[in-house]
Amino acid sequence: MSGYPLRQQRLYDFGLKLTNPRKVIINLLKNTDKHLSAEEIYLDAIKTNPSIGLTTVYRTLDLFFQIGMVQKYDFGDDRARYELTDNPFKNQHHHHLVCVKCRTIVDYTDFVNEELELMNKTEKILSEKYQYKIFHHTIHFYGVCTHCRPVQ
Amino acid sequence: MSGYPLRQQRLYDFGLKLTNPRKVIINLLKNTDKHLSAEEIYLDAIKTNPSIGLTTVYRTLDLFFQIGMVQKYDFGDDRARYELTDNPFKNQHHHHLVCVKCRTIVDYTDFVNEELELMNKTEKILSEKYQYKIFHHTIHFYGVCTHCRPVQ
DNA sequence: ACTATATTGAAAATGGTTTCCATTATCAAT
DNA sequence: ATTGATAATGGAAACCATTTTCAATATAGT
Repeated sequence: MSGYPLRQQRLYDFGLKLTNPRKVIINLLKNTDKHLSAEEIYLDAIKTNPSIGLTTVYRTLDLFFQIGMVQKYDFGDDRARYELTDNPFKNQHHHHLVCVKCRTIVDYTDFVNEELELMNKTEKILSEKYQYKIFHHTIHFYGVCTHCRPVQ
Repeated sequence: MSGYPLRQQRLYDFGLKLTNPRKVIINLLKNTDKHLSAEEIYLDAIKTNPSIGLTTVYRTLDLFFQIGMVQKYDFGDDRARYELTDNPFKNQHHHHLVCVKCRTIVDYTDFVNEELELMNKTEKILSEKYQYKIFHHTIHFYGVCTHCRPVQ
């Protein structure tokens, strides 16, 4: 029993200090179901603490990514997007469906168990065959949503 | 019967002109099994025609991507990488296994039929459920290769 | 509170990609 | 083959997400 919330404990476990910018960014990620970019996170963060700099946001996100606390994605719009690894707002395991026009991202969970099973099997074989230590995979579907395709 | 090679025909079909930089870039992509970046393509292209500019390489690759002739990927190393959609050097359908240290990319085809079947099924359901017109998907595995992990 | 040390913020640098624009090449019509 | 309308090109400069630099500040164990 440390008395610390889970995510703050995680910082301690890695010998990291619990600073205000880190708290602010954790809280903000905890309360969104979106895939925010560094700039979006920065603009949200300064509402809570106007002195937070964009540099710190980048550094903090990278740090969280390094310790596995956030996932970092590229959905093809020239900026990284982040989501908390264990987000109470989301289903634990999901993959992504991206509208290449409006950049809306749907977290889908359909067939996710089946997918996961196949991914695990594939991961095992690939690890052995190519001698890779695999730690992560992504599945992205790209398309155009109804809203961006009004006719038909 | 047009008399043109397939890929050149494709340019005509889209009302595009067959210029030297485009020919050079097509040929070079046809003869590699790698996932080249724009700069790598540029450095290769100027061996054939030194007057080709980097700008044109970017424009040409984007054009080819728009008409579906090349695939454009982000493997997390801060630059886009390209491969010909139908490359005689490669298995038609494959997915990617990326070493996050040395950035080697393995095209794997293991379980690709099983994967494809599941992807098609998933794609169908997602299309209907979320009303997306899906045209593309990616599966990336990320890990570290033996070479980058010498001990054990 | 004090101190060693990690962290921060602002400004400048970086680097892949895009834009601008004057020049040049392509190709359909002659 | 030549012409002319138009698309494509190349170089320089701009763009913009991200990183680096460095002096100032905050954190956490004592």
